[in-house]
Amino acid sequence: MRTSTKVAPRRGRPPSYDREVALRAIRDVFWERGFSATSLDDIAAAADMNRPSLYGAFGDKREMYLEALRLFSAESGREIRLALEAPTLHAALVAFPAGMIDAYLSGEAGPRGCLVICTAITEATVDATIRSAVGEMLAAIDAVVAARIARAQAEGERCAAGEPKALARVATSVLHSLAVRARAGARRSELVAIARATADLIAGPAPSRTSGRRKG
Amino acid sequence: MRTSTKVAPRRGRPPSYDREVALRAIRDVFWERGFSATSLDDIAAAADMNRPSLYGAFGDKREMYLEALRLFSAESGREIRLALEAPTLHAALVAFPAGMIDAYLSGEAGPRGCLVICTAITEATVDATIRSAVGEMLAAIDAVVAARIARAQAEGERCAAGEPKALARVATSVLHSLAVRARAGARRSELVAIARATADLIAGPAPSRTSGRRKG
DNA sequence: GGTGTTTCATGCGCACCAGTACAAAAGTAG
DNA sequence: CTACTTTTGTACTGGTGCGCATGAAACACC
Repeated sequence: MRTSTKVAPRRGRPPSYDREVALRAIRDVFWERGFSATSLDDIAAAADMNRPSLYGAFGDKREMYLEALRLFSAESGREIRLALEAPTLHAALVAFPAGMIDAYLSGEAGPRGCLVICTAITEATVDATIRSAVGEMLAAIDAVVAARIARAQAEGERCAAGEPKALARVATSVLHSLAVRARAGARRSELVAIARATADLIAGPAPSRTSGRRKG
Repeated sequence: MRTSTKVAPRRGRPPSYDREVALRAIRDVFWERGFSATSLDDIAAAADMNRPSLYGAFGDKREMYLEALRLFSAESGREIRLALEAPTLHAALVAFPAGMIDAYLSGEAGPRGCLVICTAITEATVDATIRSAVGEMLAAIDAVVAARIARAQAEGERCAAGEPKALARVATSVLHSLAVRARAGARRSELVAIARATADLIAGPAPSRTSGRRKG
């Protein structure tokens, strides 16, 4: 509090791991295999830590998973909010899935989809904490998209009629499906096309395209 | 072939289980807990069979799961095709999610979502057979919905502009999300509202509603 | 250099898990 | 009633899981 908490010369042996780096590695293993199919040996190997260090740093397997979920959610949320700042509603509705599609298709051993939708949802029936965490994460995205749509409507941008909340949930629903489809092996072009079709439905057809037929 | 295969008086001790009933029970356990978190003891208890009988009837755990997937997919497909026969496109687009929402919210210990989307997708990164099975099941639904939309467009029903395939994928994408949201704890009213908003976007606003404003 | 503190590495213990062997049970065929 | 066939129930085995105990190692403080 009073003195500088700057370098904080810890007392004992310094940890050989970087907690943040390790957490990312842990997130990646869970992302790849899901919660139940991931063993502590898998985690230890991925994080390059031994089990006692893992327990000291993160707690048990379930706590590791919850923290990985929070990391994923925080980073995804940042990216989505950024993409939604696109100038037009249509651009925003294309950009925010586009950013996530990159993540959904990433992975050394093939596309992984979304950590929340493709792995946490499986545990949601059994684990109430995970279930409510998933619910809150989905609701958070719903909210920011709804806000963007409400702004577009308020500013007179081209936008389908209807409550922003309902329209936003259609947009985020499609995002959820992109995660599922990516993990099931869909090609990028298909994912992009679906996102685009959704943007067309909500914000009107794309402004600067040769196929830009105004609907009659 | 030649003689009646009717009663087929089997030779040894008759099985004490009904294979179809057991398969449904097995499907339900997998549906509840997912593949990896379900043990053979869980399955044996649910099916009221002992392990040797399970292996004799279904093979190993993975084959049981694949057969449960096929059962789920076949029954869901039947229900979806039936719902799509509704007279108007809008009614069809509301009815086909409505039928699935009932299934997604079913379950003794809370809503379970969709067996394919909420449990099989988790294994898709590791198991190529499951991954391709999921892909085919999603594609099958995409196809029937696309056919329904194409028919509507051909018959001059009110429908958004765009390729039927693309519009259908938006509709099925929302269905996927309904499964996810249900398992995450969303209320029925929310799911229904999302399905309705999607139908409004694709097939125009509901025919008999006061809020029927066309977009400008 | 000695002392205290924190982390590391190995390995243990108990439980669970998937799949199977084996003998008893419950039928049919003669 | 006897021989044969198929299923059932129990128990076993090899393997794996998670979480932790224990001693060695690496640092700060004096």
